[in-house]
Amino acid sequence: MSDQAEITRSTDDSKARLRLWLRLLGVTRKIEGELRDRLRREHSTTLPRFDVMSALNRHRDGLRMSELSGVLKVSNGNVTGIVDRLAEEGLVERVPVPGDRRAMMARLTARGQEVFAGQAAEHEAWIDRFFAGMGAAEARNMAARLKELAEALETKGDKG
Amino acid sequence: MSDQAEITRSTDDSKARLRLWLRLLGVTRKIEGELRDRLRREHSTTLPRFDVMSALNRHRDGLRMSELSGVLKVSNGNVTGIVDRLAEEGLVERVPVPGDRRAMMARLTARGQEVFAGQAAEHEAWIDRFFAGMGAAEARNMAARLKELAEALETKGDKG
DNA sequence: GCCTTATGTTTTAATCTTAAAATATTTGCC
DNA sequence: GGCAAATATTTTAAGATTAAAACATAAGGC
Repeated sequence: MSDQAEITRSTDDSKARLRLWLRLLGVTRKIEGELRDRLRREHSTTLPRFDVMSALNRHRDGLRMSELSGVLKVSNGNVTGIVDRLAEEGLVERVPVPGDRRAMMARLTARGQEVFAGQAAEHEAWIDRFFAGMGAAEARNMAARLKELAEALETKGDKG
Repeated sequence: MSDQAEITRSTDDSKARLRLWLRLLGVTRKIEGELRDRLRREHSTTLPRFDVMSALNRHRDGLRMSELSGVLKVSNGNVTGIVDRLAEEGLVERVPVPGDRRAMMARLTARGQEVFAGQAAEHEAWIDRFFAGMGAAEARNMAARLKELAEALETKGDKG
């Protein structure tokens, strides 16, 4: 392959990757928009609130505030506000961490678990429907490739 | 296949699709976070501002405010504020649309084009690096599947 | 020409989001 | 024990985001 051909190929690959990223972003925004609309209309809640409750539902013993922000990939200060509002409504409670008075665990209340269960069932059905055109094998395959990508991104985080 | 087996398979498929969605969301957030950090540190700008300028860069004649919000999949009011700030800095200008005094076109100024060119070159290099572990054929394949998904979501938008 | 309805944008109020500063506590060193 | 550095959270200020209301103009019926 000539030097020129190498450069050409490389540029084309770069364009292909950029297009993939734009497509990833577009699909994600579209689905997030749909979910937001439906959560608002049918459950009077928001996507960030649902995300927080979902994370806490997967961790029944609760999560520290910093773990919560890590899982959701949002800032620390961000979850403070969302948990504040969920706590005001009695869906989430803050529990002190024994042995570390700086830290707080957030966890779902009994009522929070009930409310979330109703939202989650519908959420799963919506997602199933959005991805209905994609076979299960295809979905598993794409998820596996994205997982590889996520892992590569993690290890690259050091320097970039 | 027994009814029970069908139900089991169907539930597993549903879980696979949900996992794909969570993976899609996770990867997208991770990359967005990286881009935000780099745009802030190296170009003193934000991801929403970059997105607006990028859309305007692809449409040199400008875009109506509503077209801009449609392309970016954000609300109308949202782009008003971002364009306001970009216009204050002389990177974007609002141009009246002949024949429709309600509408406004937003477009990059000459300086906006220069500033964006510098940001875009780096942005493309970052993306290329994030996706480096993925071959070009694989990237094209995934982009094609996501495009199908996006089209299915569009046509479903009617009722959902 | 009017009047209703539709369309394009901005404004408003509330929530979300971030980065950075502030606060509180813990840990390690001496 | 005391003090510096590290860690966990909240607060703050600015920007981003949405849905809904307000505003301005356009289009179509009569």
